[in-house]
Amino acid sequence: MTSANQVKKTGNIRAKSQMKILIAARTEFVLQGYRGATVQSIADRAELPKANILYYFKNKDNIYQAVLEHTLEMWDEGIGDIDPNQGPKVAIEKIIEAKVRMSFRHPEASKIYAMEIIQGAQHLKDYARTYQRQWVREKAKLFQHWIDNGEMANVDPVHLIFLIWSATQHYADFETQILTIMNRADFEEEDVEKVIAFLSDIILRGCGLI
Amino acid sequence: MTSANQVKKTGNIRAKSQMKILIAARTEFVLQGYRGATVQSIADRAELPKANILYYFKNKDNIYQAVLEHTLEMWDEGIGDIDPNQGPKVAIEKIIEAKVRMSFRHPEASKIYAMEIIQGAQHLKDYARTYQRQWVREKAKLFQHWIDNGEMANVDPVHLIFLIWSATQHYADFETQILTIMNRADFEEEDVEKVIAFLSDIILRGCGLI
DNA sequence: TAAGTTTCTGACTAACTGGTTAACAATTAA
DNA sequence: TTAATTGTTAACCAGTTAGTCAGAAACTTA
Repeated sequence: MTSANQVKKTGNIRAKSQMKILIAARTEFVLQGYRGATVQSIADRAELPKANILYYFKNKDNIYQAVLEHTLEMWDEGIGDIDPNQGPKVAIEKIIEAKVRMSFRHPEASKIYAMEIIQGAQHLKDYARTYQRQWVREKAKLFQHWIDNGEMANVDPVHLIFLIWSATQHYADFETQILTIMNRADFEEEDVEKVIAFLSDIILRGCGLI
Repeated sequence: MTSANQVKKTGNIRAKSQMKILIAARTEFVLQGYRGATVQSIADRAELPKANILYYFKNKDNIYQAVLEHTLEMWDEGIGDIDPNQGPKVAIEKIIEAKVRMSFRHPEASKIYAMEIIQGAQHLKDYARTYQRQWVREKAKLFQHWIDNGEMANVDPVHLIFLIWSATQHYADFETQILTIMNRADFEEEDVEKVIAFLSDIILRGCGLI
């Protein structure tokens, strides 16, 4: 009975192994899909025997569930929140910057999330229905307030959020395509800054904020 | 020896069965992924015995390949081309409209394409490297020309194309999420028009064209 | 040290999967 | 009609996969 708040040596080895497995599993799930990622392939990538994987997670579905949760936690932490007092320009800039940095730093997190949604979001219907819908409503309300105050152009706030999400996540999810088209092997730090500048520029101007 | 340009009754039954299989397969591949979609599940959806599926396509990989090709053909037809003489405003409007309509009409096509790219585009590396890179270069050149002529704001043309792609495809790939957030069961015709208007408006203004 | 607990692992199995085959049915062509 | 081609299908098989299990090893605690 290793409860969550007990921190013992045994707890550490458990947590460490689980994290190692989660990271290996995430990569496998992204590369091969849920069914294509076998427990054996996850084990190989984590450099552990297969039976060990199933000692820490009772089955494959459990691993996937844990990977998803781990991804969502990371996501929420990375985005932070908006200060209503800072006005629309800074708010949009901050969201764009945070999301672009996340996309370039953790493309796999974005990818596994994207695949889950594309396939119908069977494992996180609740997440979208409760937490995410709430988040969008709050932010949309804020934008609407700024619009009513004449602080930005009259654009649909919900679709504006979709636009920011799609444009920023694109660099993670479609990195293969983007790199190929740009004839590059990898992204560099200056690409990140360029994308932030580009998207901020065009979206802010699109919202009448420049 | 049923050659492609021969149109016989036997050719018709073949083409009909193959199309039925392709449509069933596309849905299965989207819902379950490549590995998760079994030949049996495709057969069930197509309402044909499994052996019949493997009579028309010699193996599973072949089916997937055919689904991808069918998708890309549809895509290319749907986008059409830009007339360089029409100026940046009409050009961007037309691309946005075409892509948004495609996304709402054929979300599965967009989804299967997205999944393929996310997973590393193993089956269409060549497509991106040749055809798509060419397309982007051509269009980027056109935009750059308009920028140099002072006909639109100085935004990076390649990233502009990425922005348009991501923003429009988002409505197909993430339809589940979007519907949930908007608390809707399905999209309606007026949603399509609203998205076209929204994206045109914000992106055109972002490009200094309004 | 001894007992108890956690970690580790090879070997096994039941279920499933892609693909084959062989026989049969329907259609077409001569 | 007859022969050939095309379409249809059940039954089968070899390989793979998730998950089990029993026992060994390592570590913790008293």
